Amino acid sequence: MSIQNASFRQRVMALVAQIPAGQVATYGQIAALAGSPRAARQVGGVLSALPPDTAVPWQRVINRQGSLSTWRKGCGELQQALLEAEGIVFDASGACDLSCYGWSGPLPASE
DNA sequence: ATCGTGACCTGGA
DNA sequence: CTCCAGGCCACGA
Repeated sequence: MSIQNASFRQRVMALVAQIPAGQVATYGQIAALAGSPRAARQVGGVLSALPPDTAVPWQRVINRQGSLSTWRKGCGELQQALLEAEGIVFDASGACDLSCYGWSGPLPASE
């Protein structure tokens, strides 16, 4: 049984769970890794459906601008706090450098 | 099967 | 630089 058999939602959660600390991925990146580069929207929907006690590091998933899209009550502050705790630095605009913290993917050598 | 929705992305003015 | 509009995909009812 592999994640490829699971629903798009399961794949997204699995991919996000593979993001190492100190790195961040974009919705489009996760969507592409999940198999649908155009389903970035759905990725956000999946994270929005995650429970408050989820083991998925949804905080490492941000938008294309490198900034947080989490508008949810407290989640925005929480997300940035968690990312900064991992060593990620945010710009004055509240955005981080994707070219520096951008995730490369679930490592092809692990396949 | 259809309809509506969404933590998006891209392009144009 | 900012603002507006469209398109795309997956999921629930």
